[in-house]
Amino acid sequence: MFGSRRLAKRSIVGTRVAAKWQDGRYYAGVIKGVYAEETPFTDAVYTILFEDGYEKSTPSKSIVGPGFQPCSTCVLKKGQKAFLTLNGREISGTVINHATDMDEVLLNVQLVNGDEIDIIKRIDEVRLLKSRKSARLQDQDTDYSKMADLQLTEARKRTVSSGIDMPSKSVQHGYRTIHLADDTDGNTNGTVGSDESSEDVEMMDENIAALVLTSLSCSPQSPQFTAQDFRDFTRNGHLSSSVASSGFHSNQSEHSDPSPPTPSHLSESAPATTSAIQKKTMYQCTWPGCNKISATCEAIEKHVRDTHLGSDTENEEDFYYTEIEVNVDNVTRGFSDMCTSASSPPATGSAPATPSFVIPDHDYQKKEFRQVFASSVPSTSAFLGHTHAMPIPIKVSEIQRSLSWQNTHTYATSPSPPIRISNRPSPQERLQQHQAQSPKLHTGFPTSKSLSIHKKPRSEVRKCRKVYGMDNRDMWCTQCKWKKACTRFLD
DNA sequence: ATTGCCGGGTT
DNA sequence: AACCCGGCAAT
Repeated sequence: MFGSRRLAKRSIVGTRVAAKWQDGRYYAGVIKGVYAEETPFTDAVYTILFEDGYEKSTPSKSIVGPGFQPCSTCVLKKGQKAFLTLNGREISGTVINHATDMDEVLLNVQLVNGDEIDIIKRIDEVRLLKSRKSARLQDQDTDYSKMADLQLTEARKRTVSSGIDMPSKSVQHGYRTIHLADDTDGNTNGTVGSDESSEDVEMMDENIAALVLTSLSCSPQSPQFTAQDFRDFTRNGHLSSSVASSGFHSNQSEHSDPSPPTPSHLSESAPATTSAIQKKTMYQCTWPGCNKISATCEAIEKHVRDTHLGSDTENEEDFYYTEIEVNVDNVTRGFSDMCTSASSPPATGSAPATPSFVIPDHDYQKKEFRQVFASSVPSTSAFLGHTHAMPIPIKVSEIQRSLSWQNTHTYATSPSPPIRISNRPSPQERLQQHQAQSPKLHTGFPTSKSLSIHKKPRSEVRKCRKVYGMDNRDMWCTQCKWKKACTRFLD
């Protein structure tokens, strides 16, 4: 059942799963221990510690999660709590009906704005466990308020109006059924109920429609919705105030009978407001010769990763894009162009309007860039010229320190954001060489490292040791140095 | 044999 | 924590 390599050594204990309770519904919990080993005749039985503290021994076939049953094989009972991705953000819902013959799960979900709607989903679009973020996003969602504050402190022409509802969803007030065929998240791989692996995707990059959708209805809770996005939208004005969302859980009533375990759910309530601002922050690729602009940092990261770096460079794409601010007008007009110009610079003309402020990133996930950058720091902004972009690194926490020797860029001290000329390290080249053979696995969004189940074949894996070689051990990420799981080339 | 990295040390 | 490393599993 645990077909993955190395699982032998990995304890299954602690695995997040959803386990069937006696009411026939699945509830989130973790494997606490092996209650009975698997035999040729019987399934293994595990002790599940449910999130509310209940424990129960459960046969593996009643467990959904990584290494266990896929959610797609489940028959969901009415009242089952489930999670799904809607317009790029995860929301929780309650199963109203599961028509297995038609592969339709009818769920009642609550939108950010509080509206309840019914949605039909395929079973493989539904998860029984709340997704987790990828590690790099993990520490970001904690602090929206802070970031919002920061926005305010930044105090720009952003008049946050008080009460314009989100246009799209406000149309949907009430209680109705919609069939959301596309989810834009491509969440289709079978490991439902596991974690972020299927979630961790950009989805808005390539088309404006998605952008609009998102700006209308997203809130920074989904795994895809990063802090950047939040800023993005705050600034943009589509989404401004309290996005009080429980990254974890504050459980609450469902409209079904509550059963023994009271698992956690999302509770979401975030009246979104709109303001009449025409500024919009976009993200522009700073790779030499490329000026692609995307609406979200996810998107631009994906672009950088896919186009310039390689499919699985986890961190380094951060340094190849920059935040720019544009007029919304311009955005909508010229956006389609920008989105598709992956490599042809838009040149001077269609450039968005004056970029202005920039927000420093708060402690981002730790990265290992000292050596990478030490090896080359050209620092020019020549290729940025056309867009009037004020190039800044989006994520600089670590680098700021390690690159302080580099005087070609200047850091403003707080509260001003660090502004710096982008530099263009060259290890990419080597990276590119090294990964030339690694096909992109963009099929199922294999972003997560948490699921050891679908790892790349070893031949495709890039690790510091492989990339930099034994003699450049000092260029390895710390984890590699310590013989721990590589953090630079997550797979 | 080499590589990735878990698990469990020590500082 | 940060760091180190024996040893297992995959290749």
